[in-house]
Amino acid sequence: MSFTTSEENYIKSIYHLQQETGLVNTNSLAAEMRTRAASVTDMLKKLKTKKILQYEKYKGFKLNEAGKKAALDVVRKHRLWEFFLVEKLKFDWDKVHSIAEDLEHISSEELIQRLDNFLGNPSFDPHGDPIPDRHGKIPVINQQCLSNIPVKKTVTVSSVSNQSAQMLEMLKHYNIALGTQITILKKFEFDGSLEIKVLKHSACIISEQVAKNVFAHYAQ
Amino acid sequence: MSFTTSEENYIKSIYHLQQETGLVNTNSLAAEMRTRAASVTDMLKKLKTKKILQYEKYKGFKLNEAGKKAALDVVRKHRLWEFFLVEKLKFDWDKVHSIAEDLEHISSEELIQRLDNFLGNPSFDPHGDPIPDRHGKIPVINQQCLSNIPVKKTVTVSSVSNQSAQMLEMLKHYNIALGTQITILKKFEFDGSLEIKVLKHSACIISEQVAKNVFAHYAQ
DNA sequence: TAATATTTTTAGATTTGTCTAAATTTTATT
DNA sequence: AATAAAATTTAGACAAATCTAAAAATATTA
Repeated sequence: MSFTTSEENYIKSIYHLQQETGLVNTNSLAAEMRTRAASVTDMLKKLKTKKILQYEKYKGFKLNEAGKKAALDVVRKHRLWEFFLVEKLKFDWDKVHSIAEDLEHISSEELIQRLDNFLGNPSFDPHGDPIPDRHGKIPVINQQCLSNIPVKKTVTVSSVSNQSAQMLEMLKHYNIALGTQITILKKFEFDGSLEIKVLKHSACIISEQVAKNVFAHYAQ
Repeated sequence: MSFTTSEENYIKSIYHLQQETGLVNTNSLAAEMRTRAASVTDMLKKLKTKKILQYEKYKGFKLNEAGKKAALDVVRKHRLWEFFLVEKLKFDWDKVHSIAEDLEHISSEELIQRLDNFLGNPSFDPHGDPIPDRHGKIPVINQQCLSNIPVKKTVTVSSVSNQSAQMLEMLKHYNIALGTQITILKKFEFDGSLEIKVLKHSACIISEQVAKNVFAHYAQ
C-alpha cells in the first residue's frame, strides 16, 4: 500500500499521539498538525477506507497494525535522513527537522535500504531517537530522564525529548551532547533542580525542566 | 520565487525542448510530459503570470532568463542527487533517474550547497551531463559524438545522450563507460558504423546509432 | 483559395486536500 | 435531568492539477 504525502503526515502524527494517549481525538490531532478539525475528519474517513485506522464517529481513533507499520516506515525514513544530514552534510542537529520532513516522503525501498547501509545501519538518530529497522522493529535502550537517576551514579546521555533550538542552546551552554557522561551529585527537593558533573567540566546546576528532558543510560 | 513540483517539471521539460528547437509548441511538450495538450495550455497560463515564460496564444513559447535560471536550478539538483546515488549509494547509473526526479523537488538552498560540497563539487553527473553551479553556470567540455571523431584519433568518453536501460546494456557489452578511452579505427560509409578499439579490449564495430549517442573529448 | 487536417485553446468536470459555517453528538455543569 | 459548553462531523466551497469534448485558430493540400 502506498500513501500520499498528506496521508503520511497524518499517519505519523496519529502514531505519535497514540503512543502517549492510546486513543486519539480529533482536536488534538488538528492541533498537532496545525490544521482544522474538519480537515482531520475528512482524512480519517480516507484512512479508514484504506483499512489502517480503527475509527468510530465521535469515539476517537487509532492506527491498527498495518497503520503502525506505515507510521514506522515514515519514522524510519525521517530519522535516517536526519542522520545523513547531520553526519554527512554537517548540519546542526536543530536545523535538520524540516528538510527531513520533505525527504521522508520520497518513496523507494531500495533508496532507503542503500542509505541505511551507507550510513552504517545506525540505531539512533542525531537526537537520540531510535531508528526502526525495515521490519518496523525499534531498538530499545534502557534510558531514564536525569531526574530519575540516583545520586552518585554516572550515566551517558542518549536522547533529548525537547528538541527546540532553545533547548539546544542550553545544552551547548552546559556542554551536554549525545554521548556525554554525567554524574549526578545532588538533588534539590525545593525545585527539583540537580547538581551534576559533566565529564571534563566543572559541576553545575540544571533545572528540573532540563533534567526531565535529557535522557541517559548506564554504561553499556 | 518558488515553484510547485508540477511547475518545476514543466519548466524542466520546456528548457529541454527549447535547447533543441528554440520555440516550443504545445503538442511536443504534452508528448514529452506524457500529458494532454489542454493540461499544457493550463500550465502555460500559470507560468506566464509568474513571468518566466514568453508565450502568445497559438504562437509557441519559451522560457525567459528567469525561467532558464529556474530550470537550471532543477537540473542542478537532479544531477547532484544522481551523482550522490551512484557515487555514494552505489546505484547503477540507469536506476537513478526516477529517484532523482523526486529528490530534485526538495527545496533547500542550504541542502543543495552542502550536498554539492559533500560530493566534492562535481562538474559532471554519472551520465556525463554537466552540473550547473549555483549561479546557473554550466561547465563546458569540448565533446563530439564518436561519428564526428576522425579516424586514428583517441578520445575519452564523456557522456551518453541516450540513457535508456537498453543503451546501458549495449555499452556494458562493448566495455564502454564514462572515462573509457577509445580509438577510431575505421568508418564504414555504407551504414555509418565504426570500427573502434576500446582500451584494454579488442577491436569491435558499433552501429551509427550507438556512435551518434556516445560523446567523447580529446585527452584533457 | 476553398476544403480539410492539425494544432491549440476553452469550457466544464473531476480529484485531492483544504477551509468556513452550521449542524450534530458528547460531555460537563448547574 | 435540563441546559450549556465543548468536541466532532457534515455541507458546501475553493484552489491546484488534471482530464474529455468541443470550439477556435492555424496549417496543409487538392
